[in-house]
Amino acid sequence: MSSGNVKHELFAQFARIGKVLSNANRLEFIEYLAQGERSVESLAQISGQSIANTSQHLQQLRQAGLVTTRKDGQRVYYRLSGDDVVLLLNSLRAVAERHLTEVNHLVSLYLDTKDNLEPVMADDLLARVRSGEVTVLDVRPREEFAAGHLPGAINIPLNELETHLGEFSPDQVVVAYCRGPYCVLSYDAVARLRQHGIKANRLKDGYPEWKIAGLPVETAL
Amino acid sequence: MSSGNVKHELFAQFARIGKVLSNANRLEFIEYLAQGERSVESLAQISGQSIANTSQHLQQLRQAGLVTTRKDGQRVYYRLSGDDVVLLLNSLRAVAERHLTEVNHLVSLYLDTKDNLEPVMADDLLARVRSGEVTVLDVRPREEFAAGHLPGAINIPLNELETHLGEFSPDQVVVAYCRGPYCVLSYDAVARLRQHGIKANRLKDGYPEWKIAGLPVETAL
DNA sequence: TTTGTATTCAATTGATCTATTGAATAATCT
DNA sequence: AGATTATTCAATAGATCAATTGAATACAAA
Repeated sequence: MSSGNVKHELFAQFARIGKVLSNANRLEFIEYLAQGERSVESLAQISGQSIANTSQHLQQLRQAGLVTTRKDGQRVYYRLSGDDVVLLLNSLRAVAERHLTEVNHLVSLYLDTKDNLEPVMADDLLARVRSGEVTVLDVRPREEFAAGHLPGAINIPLNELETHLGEFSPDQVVVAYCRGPYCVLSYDAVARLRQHGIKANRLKDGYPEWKIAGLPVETAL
Repeated sequence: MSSGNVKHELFAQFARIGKVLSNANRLEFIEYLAQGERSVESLAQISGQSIANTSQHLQQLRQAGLVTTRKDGQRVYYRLSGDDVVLLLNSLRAVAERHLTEVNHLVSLYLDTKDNLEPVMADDLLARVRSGEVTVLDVRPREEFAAGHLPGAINIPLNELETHLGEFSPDQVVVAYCRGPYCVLSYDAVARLRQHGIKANRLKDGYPEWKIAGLPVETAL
């Protein structure tokens, strides 16, 4: 094999990974899978895609080596093949954030409101959690919370937050988190909590980043 | 704007970056640009692509924010817009590598030969360079060497290596490097040097990684 | 075995991407 | 000014991709 061919073949292989990252739906699947493993049906439901479509995207992810499968009974469960996939997605985000003004525009338009711009850092939070200063709020769906969450966190899925607002007191300091640095759930949660006079902030990153950093996590039995 | 729309729009922006990484030629351009800025013509020449094609790919890279341009006279020079682009490419490589070794043995066989080449780590090399133990060999084209190289390195482009073999003594220890962790130039160089009885090893990463790590570099006047 | 469920496969349509070609623009040189 | 060079634009054909639909497979429960 000539050197030129090897080089081209290598870049072609790298490009295959890039191709798999070139579709918004697939990136969304990756973010869901970063929370924990999921069945095809479950992914189809949460993403709003058809089953067949979901299956095809997942197979592309598998062929590129980003996910692996496990069969249990009649279900097929997909999961990320390694932490490096989360790191890759975050690297993609970092470049997008820095260079695509549209991203910053979107974020600032809908999400940031400047006050929110003081996200809590992970190691900072850990100390405050241990001293009981703050309430950690996980606004992801129950399924994802069960698969793993921050120690001591309480789980109120975003769409149920309104009915639980009475349970917070104005003295409490709440730190909300969800799936990742750009996950919209925690932005919404912080906004609603503040509307009701509750001191709330966002954790800068989400559960996958916390876990990859080697910080302690809890899982439901 | 609804929360779902924002989310989808954000992923669509991230996917734009992915799309730009989905073509082998563009990845190759990124690797060339990681060595230093280059004109369109120069990139077309080294990549073997047509000028028009090169220009179009570069514009896609620019629209995605991965590169910026500088006009000097009648030439347009392209350069990477930041170190995070190199980190992104390396993150892509890392994921691909894990999968490649499982799937594509042809490529991994040619490159790996891990037992033979056992690459030298960057910080390891720095100490040995300073004590004069090793000769550092840069096998990239002169153009890229001039744009920046490891301190004290000598430049012999790979295709000229044969004619300079006599200048190495069997006592010398040579560490060769080129454009990055998967750059084939240094693999070939080490193989040829060893064929002639010269002790040679590969630097694990290439010049861009060295530079990003904050290690010292030299540039030609 | 029959029935039902979860997932995958196959075929289709419309859209997008790549590479090529030749012309258009812009800056430099004579 | 006219000619030359470097780069970009525009139009094209062939290839690939996304989403839809309906059928096929594999497993489990009745």
